[in-house]
Amino acid sequence: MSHMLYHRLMALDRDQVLRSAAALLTRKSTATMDEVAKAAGISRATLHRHFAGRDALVRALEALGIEECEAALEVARLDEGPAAEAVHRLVRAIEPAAGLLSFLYTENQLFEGEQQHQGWARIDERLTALFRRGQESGEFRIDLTPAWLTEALYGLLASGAWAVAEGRVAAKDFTYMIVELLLGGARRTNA
Amino acid sequence: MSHMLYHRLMALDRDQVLRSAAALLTRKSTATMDEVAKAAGISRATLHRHFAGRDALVRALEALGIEECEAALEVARLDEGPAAEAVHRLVRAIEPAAGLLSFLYTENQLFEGEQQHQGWARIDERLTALFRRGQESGEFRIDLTPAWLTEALYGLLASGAWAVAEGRVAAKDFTYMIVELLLGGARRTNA
DNA sequence: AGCATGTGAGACATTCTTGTCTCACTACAG
DNA sequence: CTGTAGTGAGACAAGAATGTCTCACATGCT
Repeated sequence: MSHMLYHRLMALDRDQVLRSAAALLTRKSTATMDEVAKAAGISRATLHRHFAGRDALVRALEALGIEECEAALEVARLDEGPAAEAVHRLVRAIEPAAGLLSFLYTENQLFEGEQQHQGWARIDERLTALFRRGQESGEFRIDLTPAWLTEALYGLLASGAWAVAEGRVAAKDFTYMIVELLLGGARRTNA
Repeated sequence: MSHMLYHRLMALDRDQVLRSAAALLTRKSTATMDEVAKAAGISRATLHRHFAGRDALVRALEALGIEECEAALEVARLDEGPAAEAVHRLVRAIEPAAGLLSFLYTENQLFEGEQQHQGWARIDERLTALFRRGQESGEFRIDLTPAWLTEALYGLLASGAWAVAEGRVAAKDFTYMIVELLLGGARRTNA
């Protein structure tokens, strides 16, 4: 196996392992390296060849989550059109990654002392900018701060993913439920 | 020390230990028994005399959370007046327990195989009943299911508690932010 | 004083997870 | 065929957390 080919295949393997690890840890956040390996269909030794340890695995998952978030931000074109529609596009684009996001959202609470990944700060900034844009254009109310709306979006994505996984809401309603609640709220508008 | 007095003091101690454990685990969900004991100002041995093990401690915290939730449900008088105001009273009453709720909300994901505490089912039922009542009275929209509204409330309580702990929103705005977002949403009403 | 109770400190074995290493096996390229 | 690379299985030690136990000390009652 040539040098080039080796690296290409390893990268593929690594990504697939990462995906299955994400899927498993989304359901059981305390899964051991052995369980992660078995879920990926490889041995613990091979898992360790891909990721130096559990820490490295979580870091890689974090990088994957940031990557998918930023990809979703690109797809959603947050700067174009009404902010409400941009939020809708965003949630739709981010839905596949919601489970992983949910895992990372709770996992981040463990990185207490250490600084959190710079990528999250950039994503936060782009989200708050979106909500701020909505406020300045008159679409969104100004008494709910952009920072809170961002945090609430994370929370709703997490509970949405959890509710879908538990079967309490249909997967096809995920985006609708979140966007409608975040933007419109539960109160019936008499319009 | 008499028999009666013994039990009374133990109960007091136990409750205080439980409170401090809740406060600690809310911030660091992976704290060890040793850390929990130190945070409570007692030794690990004494902690073990109160709670047979970490499992028993978490169970006791779960019972405490259920207890405080049901107390909040009573205080909020969910059956009286407009459903929207009942939601407001509920969030205000449940605010002190939001941190503990947040901890239990994520911890529950670990009780995968086992059945969850029956108390949560009762609380869920009362919350969905509240949202259903709001729908039937015409206050709430009918396209967001009561089950989802209940789940979303949990999620918003969790992110609210987290955002306050991180200093991203002011503690005094906790109830307002959650209630306004849950009921009114981010979109500005042109009324 | 004498006694009982609760506590803190620490030792100890146990269990679980992790990280490292070795060895045999398979697939594939030359 | 032969060597090389990757893998799986398993052994192994190290570390952390838990659960249990003992012992000395303090407190308060009789």
